[in-house]
Amino acid sequence: MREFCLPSGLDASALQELDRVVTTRTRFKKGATIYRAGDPFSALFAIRVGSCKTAVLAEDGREQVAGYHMLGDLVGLDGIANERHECQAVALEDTEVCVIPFGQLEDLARQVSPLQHNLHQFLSREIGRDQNVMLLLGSMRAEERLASFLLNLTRRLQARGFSASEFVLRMTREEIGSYLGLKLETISRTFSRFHDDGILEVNQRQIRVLDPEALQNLLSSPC
Amino acid sequence: MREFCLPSGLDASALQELDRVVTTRTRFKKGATIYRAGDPFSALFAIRVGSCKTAVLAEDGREQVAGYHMLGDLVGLDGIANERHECQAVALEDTEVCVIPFGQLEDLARQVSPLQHNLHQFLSREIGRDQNVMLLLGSMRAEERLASFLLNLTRRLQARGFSASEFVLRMTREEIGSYLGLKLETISRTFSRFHDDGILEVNQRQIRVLDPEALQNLLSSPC
DNA sequence: CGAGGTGTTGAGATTTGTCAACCTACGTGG
DNA sequence: CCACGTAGGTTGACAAATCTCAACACCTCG
Repeated sequence: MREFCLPSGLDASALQELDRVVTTRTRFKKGATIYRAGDPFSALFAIRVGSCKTAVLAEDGREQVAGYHMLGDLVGLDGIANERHECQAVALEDTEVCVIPFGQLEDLARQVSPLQHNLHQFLSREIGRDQNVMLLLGSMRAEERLASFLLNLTRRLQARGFSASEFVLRMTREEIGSYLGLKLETISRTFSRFHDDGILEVNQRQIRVLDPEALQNLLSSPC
Repeated sequence: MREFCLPSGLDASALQELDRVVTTRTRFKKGATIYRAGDPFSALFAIRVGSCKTAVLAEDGREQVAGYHMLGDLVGLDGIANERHECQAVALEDTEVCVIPFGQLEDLARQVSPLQHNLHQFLSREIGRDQNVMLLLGSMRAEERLASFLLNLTRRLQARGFSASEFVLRMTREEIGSYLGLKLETISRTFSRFHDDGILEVNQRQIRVLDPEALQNLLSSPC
């Protein structure tokens, strides 16, 4: 777990100092809110167990899922800018997070150069991820979006030592739809089509990827 | 200009040190590439004059405009994560940037706490901006997207001391369409509709906002 | 065991995309 | 300095994708 997280590449004494900063862990039940939009920002949260979604709210109240975060991910990064959270984070299952007080993290990052760089990489990686979601939302059709989502998921699960071919979705069709800019019916239909095409085995949220290459082909072909 | 940029809130000696790091300025002609996807990352670019777009490329070559940056904006932030640029940046008009070598910036940020915090805020603000684009792409219809884009533009121009009601678009209809996840014809039609509704005066890229409230209403009403 | 949340599927409506024709403005070169 | 070529912009008609509404099935949790 550590190699994914902020401590990666730190020496023993730096690790010890980081442990002094990260003293609290918090548990959230499935469905519990980790933070709300507008909450004062004071800390980042590193996911130790479980997963969560982040969502931005439109002026008219519509919710747009903006991220799906799992083990080792850092959430709350968008709160730094204005000292308050711009989106909300909700646990998708029973979840445990490390609370990382941001002021103290900045202090420590000034002393520990690798930690500083890790933090910058996390922030930058989040920007890159968001840009890929923009690409998805701005230029892909429904099948491509879902294929891209599933492939991204399998890669991240694999990187964490889980099976890439069999997993349980933690989001409802509606949440996946929101994330992908589609309606839940479209998600459901697209799952069914992938099933009919022999690409997936779909049983509710239990997914088995039978033909990952077919998913990949949906993305790389010009249409 | 300085108050928008990294130096905001720095004392005289820190400013001097920053000036020692930021020694090069580069000019780009309209249409010139500032960096390409895949280029090794070594520096951030702060826009001093002009504007640029950033764009991510899909596996099949499609281009998705992911950002529209102007005076005071920092571009290249997505390159930190993997030491190479994940997107490309192209000047939309004759543009001048400060080149900020990132390694040196990190060094200085460890010594100058306000600079460190400014950098974090820039990174975080970019994340927030991207999330708002996701909201736009994922849940708004064409009119709402263009209204949101125009309002965002007017706010940013105003913050920089330019007129909020009259400005020149630096992007083609096609680029705006890519940014908003729509085709150029849809952008053109939506401009025409806003024109017919008395919300805008549109002459090619010359825009005059006649009724900003109407634009705002397009966003805040539930449908 | 029942209820409510979640998921599937169908039919028809709506939005946006596609293709095509045409117009306009701008810059380049004569 | 003007003319022309070309990139960019507008508009129309039609096609395609996705959404909407509705009915129903399923599954999980108390």
